[in-house]
Amino acid sequence: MTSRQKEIVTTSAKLFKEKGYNAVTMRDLATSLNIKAASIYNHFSSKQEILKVIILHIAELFTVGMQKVLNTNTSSIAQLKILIELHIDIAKNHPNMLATLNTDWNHLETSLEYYLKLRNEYEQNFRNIIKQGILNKEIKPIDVEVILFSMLATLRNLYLWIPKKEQLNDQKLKLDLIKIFIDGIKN
Amino acid sequence: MTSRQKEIVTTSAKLFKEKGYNAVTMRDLATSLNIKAASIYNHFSSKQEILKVIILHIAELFTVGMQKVLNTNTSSIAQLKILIELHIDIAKNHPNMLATLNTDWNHLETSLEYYLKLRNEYEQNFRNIIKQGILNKEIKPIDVEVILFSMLATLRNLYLWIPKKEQLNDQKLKLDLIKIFIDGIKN
DNA sequence: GTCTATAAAAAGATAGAC
DNA sequence: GTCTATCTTTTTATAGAC
Repeated sequence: MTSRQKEIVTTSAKLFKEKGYNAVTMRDLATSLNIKAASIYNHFSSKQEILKVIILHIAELFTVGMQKVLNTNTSSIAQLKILIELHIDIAKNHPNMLATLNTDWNHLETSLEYYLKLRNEYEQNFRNIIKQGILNKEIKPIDVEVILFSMLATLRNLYLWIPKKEQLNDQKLKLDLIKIFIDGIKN
Repeated sequence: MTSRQKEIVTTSAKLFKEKGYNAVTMRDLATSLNIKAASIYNHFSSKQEILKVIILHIAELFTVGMQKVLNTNTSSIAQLKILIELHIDIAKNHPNMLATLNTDWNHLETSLEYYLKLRNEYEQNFRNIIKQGILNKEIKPIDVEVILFSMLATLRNLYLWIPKKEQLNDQKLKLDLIKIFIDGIKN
């Protein structure tokens, strides 16, 4: 990717987050870049191509992060803690691209299947870590699917809160999420 | 609302959930209703008007539910349990309209401010229940905002999982969510 | 209440000059 | 690499017949 392409991707992600993929026109995009719509086609063949770059980049960050976790060979609880950290890092470093993935993945055309494959594999790995934790008796025997979705729903939506809470320190956020999910909120 | 209007709203919510508000055209909508696009305008003045009806209806269900909770005058933990139940009920009974609220609220034009007012009030009430619980020592002194967003992120996204898990009994789901958030997952 | 026909605007994308 | 000009298609919405 050229630096101009990166610039277009960054600006697109920002606009896609604000208004959604379909509500952002090539003219909107061009205006933000201080060029004309036609000029964008010198860098990307279509609007869809820009969406694809954004979503697959983030999806692959999650895939790579999960592989690292699986290579650690530590306890299930320790692996879940690393995954919490992974989601915080991505939400902090790529909030606009992550938002685009979260809200506009269903507008992917040619790469939809590949994206769904990565997402399903990620979820399956996350699920297996929880299952293993229950087998080990590290984790209470609660329904695996309910644990999985409550954790993923929270982690996947972190980008909505992180920018609003500037004072929220990453390390503290991580520790608080661990407290909530691992230890519960009851005193 | 006439029965035809209800029919249009129901069908719209289904399509909006599948493809998103902006990706659904009046022709798509008409085709699903077995009529022509122009005929819809005999029942609603615009596509935007349909979105407004869907979103405000669900937002008001949450507002009414919260008012009932606030009138109970029980412990904070008990109030949180009723709120978990409220979200499950709405997700179960109105999955398509809830999905539309969740993903397309930002496409509201004239009623955006009113919607945001209801949402902010709901969040503020939810926050106050958690704060009170911490003051009472019912709840651990974790950051209020982190508890709030982890619970809301999970509850607001229930509609994504509930239809996939037909075997998932409502009462069991409620109990599992209570276990996770109130007691934690650690054994 | 639904239809056909059509207006009016907006959007993705291309051609070719500079 | 960006521009102007323009094509083509799509979309929301209206007018008026039935």
